[in-house]
Amino acid sequence: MGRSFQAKASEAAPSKGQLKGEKTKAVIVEAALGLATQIGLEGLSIGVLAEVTGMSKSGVFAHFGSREELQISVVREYHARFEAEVFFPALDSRRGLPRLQALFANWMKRTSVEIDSGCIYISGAVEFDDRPGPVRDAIASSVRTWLAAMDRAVRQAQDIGQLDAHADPSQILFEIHGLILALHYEARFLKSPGSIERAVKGFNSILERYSDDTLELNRPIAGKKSALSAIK
Amino acid sequence: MGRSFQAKASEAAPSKGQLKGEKTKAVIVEAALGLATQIGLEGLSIGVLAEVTGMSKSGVFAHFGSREELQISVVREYHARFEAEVFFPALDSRRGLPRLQALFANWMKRTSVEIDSGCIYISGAVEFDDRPGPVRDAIASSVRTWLAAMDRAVRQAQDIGQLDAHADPSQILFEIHGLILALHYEARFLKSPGSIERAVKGFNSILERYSDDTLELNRPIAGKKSALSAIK
DNA sequence: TGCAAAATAGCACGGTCGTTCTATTTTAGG
DNA sequence: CCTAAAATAGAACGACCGTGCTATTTTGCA
Repeated sequence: MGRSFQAKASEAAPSKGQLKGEKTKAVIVEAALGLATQIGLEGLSIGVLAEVTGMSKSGVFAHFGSREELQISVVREYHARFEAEVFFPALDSRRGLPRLQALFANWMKRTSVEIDSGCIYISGAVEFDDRPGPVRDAIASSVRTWLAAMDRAVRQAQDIGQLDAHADPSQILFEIHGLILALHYEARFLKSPGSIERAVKGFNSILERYSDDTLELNRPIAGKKSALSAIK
Repeated sequence: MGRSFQAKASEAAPSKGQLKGEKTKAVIVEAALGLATQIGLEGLSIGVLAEVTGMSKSGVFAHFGSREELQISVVREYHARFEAEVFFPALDSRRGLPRLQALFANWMKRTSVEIDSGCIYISGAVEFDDRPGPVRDAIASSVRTWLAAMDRAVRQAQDIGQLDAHADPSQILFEIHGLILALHYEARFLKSPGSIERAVKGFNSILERYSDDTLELNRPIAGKKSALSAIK
């Protein structure tokens, strides 16, 4: 199913078998994604979507067959964009710590810098907490794929000796995930200034705490902070 | 307005001027709270609420005058319970670190241990991200009150010398908040086991990292972890 | 016990929702 | 160009929503 987040070339044929319907469907999904990031997947309505796209309700509906299928399409589209904006660019950075830092920085940017664009992985998790079904499955699958990518980066950093090999990657991931969620909460809901800086600082603290002390470069020197390079 | 989270006696007169209407209103709000923690404040519907309480729609409606007022009542009730279950019990612990630890432990328990009872402060933040109005204000006010209580505990720990006085309390709070949010996300949505342990571990790491190194008790000894007491 | 006031019920309204069915228009390929 | 297929529109449905209005029932107090 919808895995990816593995470095391989694009899948969709770019220009050929693109029937008219496919194109308008893409337009609808694009509009739906914009709506969903603001008011949530549950807030999506076919009527509003028809209004926005200038189509009829049934015209919109016909492309999906059900509201649920529309929501799933939106999740898939979000997955693709997340991949394109967060994951792929980070592959330009070297394996290990630099890539982990790039992943986090891109993730952070995606989560908060675009003010009006919330994160479906966060709002969706809340909306579908207690609601089983294919939409929930789609979100969970995407999120797990992404977390697995982060996990890979952590383990590579451990293999190279940039992070303590005895540390539990799940623990590191949990704490990093928490920073992103706090950023989303405090910046987007509470509108507290300085959230981004706090997230960055927290991330650097984590790297420092889990730095491999057996490497001389990383060994702290008499009260000084370790020599790990910080973001920015 | 709805501040509190200050240690003072209860406010509501316990038994006297309780007209019949007040009692049934309490019943309705109780049911609404149960619904809201599961499907969110936006998912609340007067019709369902009437069905659950065995009343008529208009009977339920009359107690609030609007759906919005109902939602606000639910937020207020949640605030009161949060206070009673998380804040007040922690006042039995000594000021400073012990109280901070108690606050976190209670918070954690409230957030995840009761499986079917989600956190309105979290789901509400997502639902009212981009939706101004009195409901959003009520949630934000409650959350800020709670975070202020946590902030007080951190500062007290700093004053006593249990936490580094040079550390930024907002930073400490941000990281702690992140742990709770990650716990909620991973336990409640992803259903990953071990989330509670990870949250506890992360919390202890934070305390350790911000422990006051000028105190001999807290100074780390040659590779050993610091002597800070851990939760549990 | 009687009576005003409070609490609740019943009903209807306008609105939006997802969905279905049937027509009409538009597209793409031989 | 013609035509089958694909895409879109239009109207209607049953259901649920919040809310207002008007009875009716229940409560609490003199």
